[in-house]
Amino acid sequence: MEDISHILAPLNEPQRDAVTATGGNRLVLAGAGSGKTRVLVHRIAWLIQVEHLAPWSLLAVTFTNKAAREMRSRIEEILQQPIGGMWVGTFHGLAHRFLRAHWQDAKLPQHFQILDADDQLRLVKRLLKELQLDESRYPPRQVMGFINREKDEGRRPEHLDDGGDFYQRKLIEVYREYQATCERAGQVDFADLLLKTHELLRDRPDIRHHYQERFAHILVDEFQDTNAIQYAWLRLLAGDRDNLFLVGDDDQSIYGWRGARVENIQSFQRDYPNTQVVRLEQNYRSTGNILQAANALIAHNPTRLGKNLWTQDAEGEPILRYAAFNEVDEARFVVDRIRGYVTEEGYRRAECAILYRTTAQSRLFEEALINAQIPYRVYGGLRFFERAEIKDAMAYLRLVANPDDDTAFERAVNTPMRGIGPRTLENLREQARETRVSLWQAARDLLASGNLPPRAAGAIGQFLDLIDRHRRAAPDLNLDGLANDLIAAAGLEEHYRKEKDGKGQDRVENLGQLVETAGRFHLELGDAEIEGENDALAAFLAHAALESGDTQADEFEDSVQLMTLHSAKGLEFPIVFLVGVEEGLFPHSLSADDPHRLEEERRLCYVGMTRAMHQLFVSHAESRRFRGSEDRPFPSRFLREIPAALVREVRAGGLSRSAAWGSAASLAPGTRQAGASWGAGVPEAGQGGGFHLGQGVRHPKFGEGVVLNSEGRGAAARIQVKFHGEGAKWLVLAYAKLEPLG
DNA sequence: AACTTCGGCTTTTTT
DNA sequence: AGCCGAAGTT
Repeated sequence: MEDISHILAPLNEPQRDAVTATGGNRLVLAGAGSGKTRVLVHRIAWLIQVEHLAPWSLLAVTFTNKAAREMRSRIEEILQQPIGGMWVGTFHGLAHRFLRAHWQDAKLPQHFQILDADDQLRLVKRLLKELQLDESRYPPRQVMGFINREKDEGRRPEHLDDGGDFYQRKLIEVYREYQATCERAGQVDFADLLLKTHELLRDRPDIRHHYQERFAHILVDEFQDTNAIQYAWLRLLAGDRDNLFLVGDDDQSIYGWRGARVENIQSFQRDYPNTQVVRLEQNYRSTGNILQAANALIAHNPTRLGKNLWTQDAEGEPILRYAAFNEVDEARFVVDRIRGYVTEEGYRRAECAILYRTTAQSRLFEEALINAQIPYRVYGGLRFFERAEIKDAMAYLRLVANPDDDTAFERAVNTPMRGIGPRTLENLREQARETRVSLWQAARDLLASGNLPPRAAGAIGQFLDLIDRHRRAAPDLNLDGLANDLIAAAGLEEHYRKEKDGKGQDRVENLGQLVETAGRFHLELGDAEIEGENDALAAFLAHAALESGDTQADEFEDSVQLMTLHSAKGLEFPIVFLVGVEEGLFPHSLSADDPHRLEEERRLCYVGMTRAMHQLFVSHAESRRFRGSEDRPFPSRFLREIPAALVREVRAGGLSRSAAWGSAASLAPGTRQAGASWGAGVPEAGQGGGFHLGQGVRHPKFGEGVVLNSEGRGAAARIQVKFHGEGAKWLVLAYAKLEPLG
């Protein structure tokens, strides 16, 4: 008998029950901080090391790439070996893998591509125009939402009934046209990945049986976030093997807006009556006070399965509540407190997290942190592959992989401007529409027909040639070589270099980074399941769409963590600041009226609170600048739902406004040590020559101004200065001869 | 065809 | 406040 204590010893009774379960389905209702991931990981270790199952017979699925990475590394850690053939990934990632393997069965071109949300929106807009539907009556975002919602529920256009409603009929028409366009171009959107996978499993018993036999166990994380298709997909994969191991928490369901159905938890128990339910209610994360407060809050939700977390931990500190004067004061308060924890109580910066409802809120805190010279890191927000310049470059790569990619064609054809304007493009579109071919093919046809004005013909000829040339060269090049050549030949770098809005330099740097990323990706590809050179490009494009670059693995500096509540799920921090807890913002005004959405907002608040281990702060501003105008929001109803006995009101103690600013401003320029490092994307203090936000400066040419912003590091460090009469300019610190004033 | 200006609208969250 | 599309100007 081998030693299995490493698997069982760290577990409590119910956790052990779940991990060692035999026969039948398991539903693990795991409260926040109750060791959910641990149970999943140990379950897998149990199956492999005790039941001696082969890794390839296991399937583990999560929702976010982050969670998938975490699970993968923890599995490898406990097994002390690579996960081998185990399928561990997100629903979308696994579906993609499946469709790549079965592209013929799914009636997809071998190099089908993935449409991300931005591509999707552009496509919808284009179709609305083609169908002559007014964007004000058919807001593209809502039309897109309609399409996605239907797909998430597993409905194709032909399943839909307009019920005699004109508007509905039009929506269905757009959906149908949208789908046809995607198919013509060999493109698949996020929802399609799941839907097509489901359809294939449903319609092909042979394939279904193959996978049903292969997977001895199917483990699902965050089951409460599954949508209709994902659930149906799991059922097909499981067949009647009763091999499902689902972990979830109805109180942490926060993705209803993208089709997630908490009800799947109940449906599951109905659909599989032989399911054993395990409840994990002991919390190992938070103090008693934090837990009590969170429990009290979530108790206000009428529709829940019911569960009460408890802890052996001490009560701990009360929750601290701060009523800020305005949003700037709120940020200042938070940063002061963080400074206190770090300098006086020995916390690392990375142990402090600022959680907010909307991404837009991050800026205030970033500014305050920059000002205080505290390194920070923002999660989420604009991801690498979503940046305009990266999408531009990717459009060229996509065309090389598949010239029929209309979305990419539209984007690349006149970026940078090469004289193919709206008029010419309209010509192409019409030709494409009439002959039912891609824009690429239409361009070739039109060019061959000689029916183009000479100027347009020349420009188009060059563009087609550019792509063709690289298509031929691609097989002999590494990804980075291809990307590099393409960016240069397309003139993208030059285009951005000349851009004068101050962002140009950044964009050029990002293009450089894209080439690097491509190179690294190519290297890492070695062990993956890629056959020919051609597939490297396809894999890279898929990677860009599916992971959108949230890795940012570089920044390992100890830094304060900033993120939305959604991206905080699954994480924990000793010190948590839950900010902007105001009516209108949290709960968000778009959700406050609908009871279901309100419940989801409350769950989001619950998620946020339960991230905290030692100390939880909640703050709200009495006045907030929002979209230009001034707002006087009420404190959130959620604050009232936390028992007063657990909360202590704080005033901005100790550090007054002037003291907080003084600490940065009182140092004479130049005397600051380089060791006092700045936040991510901010110049080193030594490099900065002692500039900080709000500081007066003099420039030989532009005169006097005030520092507004800064970004980049080292030689790339730049600051934005508002000059009197001149407006704001971005200046490269290394070159600009700036003189500090005051 | 390219560039400028103006006005409306927006963002809740992510694969 | 900032972004995008529409309309107007060169």
